[in-house]
Order: sequence, then structure tokens, then C-alpha cells
Amino acid sequence: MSVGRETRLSAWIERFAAHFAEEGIPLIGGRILGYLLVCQPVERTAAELSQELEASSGSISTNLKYLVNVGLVSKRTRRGRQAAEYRINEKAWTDFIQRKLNAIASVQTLTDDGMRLLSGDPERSMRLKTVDHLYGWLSEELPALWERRPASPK
Amino acid sequence: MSVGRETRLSAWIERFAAHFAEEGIPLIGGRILGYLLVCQPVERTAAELSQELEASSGSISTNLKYLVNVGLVSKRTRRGRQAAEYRINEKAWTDFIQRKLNAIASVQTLTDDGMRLLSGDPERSMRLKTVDHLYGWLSEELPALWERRPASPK
DNA sequence: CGATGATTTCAGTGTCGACCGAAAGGGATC
DNA sequence: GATCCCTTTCGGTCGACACTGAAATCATCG
Repeated sequence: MSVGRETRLSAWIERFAAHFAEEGIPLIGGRILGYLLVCQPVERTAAELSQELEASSGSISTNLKYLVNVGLVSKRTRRGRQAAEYRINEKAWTDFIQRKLNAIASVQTLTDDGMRLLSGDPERSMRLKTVDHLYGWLSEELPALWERRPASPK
Repeated sequence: MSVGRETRLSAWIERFAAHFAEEGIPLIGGRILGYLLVCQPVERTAAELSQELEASSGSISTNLKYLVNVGLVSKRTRRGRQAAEYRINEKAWTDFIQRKLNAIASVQTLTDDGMRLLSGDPERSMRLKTVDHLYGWLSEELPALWERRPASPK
């Protein structure tokens, strides 16, 4: 006997959240993200999320605030509705990933500063030079690659 | 009156460690990395690191174990010497960075699984599709880019 | 201007992990 | 094998952070 689609989806959401938990996003934040990516209808209130994800209203509030802040989720308020509606902002994933790539490339400024401190001492700067070269290359190539990213499909 | 080179280097080491602390590497581990990248001579014992970095022998031991494990530091033992010598393995930085890029690209398997769960429901999979496309592209391009990485300079 | 139904704030709890330092463990030399 | 010195292990402390649930706050509607 096979499990239902919704059951498998909630297992998927849990995997999704677990992945981003490793990257430092709180578990509940990851669950919200995963859930908002696949729920129907696309918009949910904080109270609904609290119920669906079995998380306290406080946690939902904190994490929604964070997610709205980084842009991954949009908040919409409507006249005549006291409850705000939240939905995934799938466009914001590009910025989200770009920040990650930038974080890697940014080490170059660090190695660069180190090289400057060791200038005039080629013996001693050999180790750093290897690392600096690699990051120097990355800080050229990653932004260039990013420029070539495809437009999202309609 | 200007500060000495060694003073500025230890400030640099601290910045270096702070950067990697944000990526989840313990502060003392980051200090060891930074220190081993610029110290003269290149090899140090655990006891020396403990003294130089003002960290307990236990912390040094734990972090060295971790760093040796991920390959960024090499341990060398010599007959007639009770103390092992540690040094930076600058070659291992390529693997270290590659793991980071892979971590980003690996989200694609997640979004892919999600898309499969939603197959036959184009309405509902629209949001995930946007994200999946982006990660699909990354999981093609990042490994390809990585192949073009330059050899380290002599 | 209450009353209602929602969200945010906040204090408190529990968990996790980094760090320390003392004790145990392991080699090397005598 | 005893000693010396270095490393690893281990119990304990501390601080950070996710999470909860209740109280405060806010907005809408009668």
C-alpha cells in the first residue's frame, strides 16, 4: 500500500529543511520555505503555518520575520483582512545564491591583505600565495559565471 | 609610531579566523589555519600552537584533529622526536572549496525530487520550477567552471 | 469604543557545541 | 622499566541559540 502524495511531500519538506539547517537556517525557517514552495494555495497566514508545521506562533513569527528580511518570503497585507498572507518569493533565490558565491569569493580580500603584509618576504608568503591565487581566480570567475545565468522560465 | 609586522599579522590571523567562524569552523581552528599559513618556520608542534595562540592543549588537539581530517593541515611524525609537527597543506584548499561549491549545487537533487513529487501538477510546481531551474544550471556550470581552475603557481 | 482575531514580543527552558584544564595515555631516552 | 615530555581524552563550565507559550500589542469590524 502506497503512501499519499501529501505524506511524501511533508517528508520532502523535512529533508529540505534539514539541508538548510546545515547551512545555518533554523529548522522551522527551512520548513516554512519548503512548505511555501509546494503548498496549495500559495499563500498562507502565520496561524496556518503554525498549525501545519506544528510550530509555536512565536517561532513562526521569528522565522517569517527573518525570511521576509532576506527576501525569500513576501508578506502581503490586505484591507479587510487582519491576517497577513505569506508566500514564497521565488525570484529572490538568485540573490540568496549570489550571496553564497560572494561569501566564497570574498576570502580573496583576506588573502590579499595577508600577501601585502608579507610583501618583501617571498619565502614566507609561498603558502599564502597558493591560496591567494585560487581565491583570486574565483573572485574573477564566479561573478562572471553569475552574469551568464539564465533567465527564469515562464 | 607604527606597529610591528608580527602584531599586524596576528590581527590578520584574527580576521581570518573570524571569517571562517561564520562558516562554522571553530575560532581556534581558524586561528590555527591562519597561523600556519604565515608562520616561520612552517612547521609547529601542538605545544607551540597552544602557546602562540593562547589556547588550551585540549582545544588545539581537537581542532588539529579536525583540520588534519579535512586535509587542510598535515601531521608529520619523526623518529627520535616525541612531538609531531603540523603544517598547512595548501594543496588541500582546492578540495575544501570544491566541497563548498558542491554543497550549493547539491540542492538541485532536492528540488529535482520535489519536482518529481509534483509531476502532473504544473500549476502547483511553478514555484519550485523556478528554483529548480536555477540550481539545475548551477549543478551544470559549477563543476564545469571548476575543471577550468588554474594550476597553482610554482 | 469595545470586542475579536491575529501577530509580535518577551521571559524562560533546553540543547548543543566550543573551550578549558586536569588526568590518562604513549613514545623516546636513559 | 622508569622518567620525561608531549598529546589525547574526558568531565565540567559557559555562552549562544532555537523553541515555546503566555502576555502584550495591533488592526479590523461591529
